[in-house]
Amino acid sequence: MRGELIEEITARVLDGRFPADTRINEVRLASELGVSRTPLREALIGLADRGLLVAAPGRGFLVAPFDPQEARRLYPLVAELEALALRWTSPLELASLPDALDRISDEIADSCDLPAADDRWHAMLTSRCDNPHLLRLIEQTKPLLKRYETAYFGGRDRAAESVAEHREIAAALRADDLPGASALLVRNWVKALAYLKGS
Amino acid sequence: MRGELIEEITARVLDGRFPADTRINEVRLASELGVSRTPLREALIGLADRGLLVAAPGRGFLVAPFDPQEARRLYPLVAELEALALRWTSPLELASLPDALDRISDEIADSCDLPAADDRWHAMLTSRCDNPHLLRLIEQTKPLLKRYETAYFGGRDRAAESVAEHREIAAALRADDLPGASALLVRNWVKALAYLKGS
DNA sequence: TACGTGCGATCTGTGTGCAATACTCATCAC
DNA sequence: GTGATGAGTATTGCACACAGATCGCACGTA
Repeated sequence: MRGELIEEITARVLDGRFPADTRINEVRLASELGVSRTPLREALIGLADRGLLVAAPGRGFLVAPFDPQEARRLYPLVAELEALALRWTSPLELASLPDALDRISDEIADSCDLPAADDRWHAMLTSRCDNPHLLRLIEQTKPLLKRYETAYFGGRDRAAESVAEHREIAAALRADDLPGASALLVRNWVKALAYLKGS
Repeated sequence: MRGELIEEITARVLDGRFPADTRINEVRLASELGVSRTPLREALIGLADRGLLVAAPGRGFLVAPFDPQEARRLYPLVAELEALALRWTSPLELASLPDALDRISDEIADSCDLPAADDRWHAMLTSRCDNPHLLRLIEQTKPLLKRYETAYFGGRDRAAESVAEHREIAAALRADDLPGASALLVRNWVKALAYLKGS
């Protein structure tokens, strides 16, 4: 049940139903979700560990503050972690990756939900890495970043640009140019950040 | 109180009082620590999030299995994370770092508790990085690694070797050779891993 | 003898209650 | 009018209680 609660609360934080700095009222939220305070608190603690909430001793849990400068820390971090995951993917797995990636890029063109499709592409990119701890760190960090993405992802159409960058990365991988792919990957994230900052 | 419980349980896992694959009996441990099950469970959940325990639905918490291959994943991971922290330390802060590092190296010579002194050196190395999320990931990952360190850190005297490597890293930083320092840092961790594997 | 089955004990997962602390708001002094 | 103070309320943090699930063991059967 913890897992479902974490998912639900994460969703509310990400889509803005729980704005930054909101104090979480445990009894109200518990009754709203139809559970008791005990499992709810356990979920809140998990979210605080991941940084999406902050625990204020004696005052409960707040939604983590919203700080544009934090995004400038998170985007490069996720970029480097993904690049690392790529470096730690075995050559055999790496060989099959570009095709799988481009297949997702093709789907993105048709998709309506761009951010979700983008997520799928990046998930595929790291999926072959055999370092589970690194993958855990990535999974823990991405939700923090996603909050800024959904907050700022407004008018501009970055989708086409992003797909093109993704294809470049896949091409670099196909050419066995891992450093090049890593560099392009970091650029992909940093350019996404640039769109945020402009907003 | 969660924090103290997490510390206490972490200590027990690290020094072997809770061996790998041990099932945690919540009622027994709670009475042993003089607390209720509620805060204890909260601490256990936190430890499971960090990977030191694993949560088995319906069966409670187990101490994470002990797998030498896991060490081969963790050491390079921490190495790369620390190198990243170094890259993301401002030049100004970086300038003052070598002296502070060598001061700790001097202390290590006198110290009896080598592993703790080694920890202090690495903590100093990353302390100036201004990316709190990266630092959080490092802090979360190191305890996992430390379990293997304490388990295998036996006869061989790696201390002198490690201090020498630390001084090399400080020297590289003094020469403004950040890539070199990063490479040495990764080697420092990998050599530590080599000692483990031999045991 | 080996294997499947059923029962009892144990433990986890969740719900509820209570004390301590933090917050709100009205009152009072300056 | 503004800031401090105190009582009342709300909320958290912890302890306890109960239901469901799991595990171990004995028994029965092939």
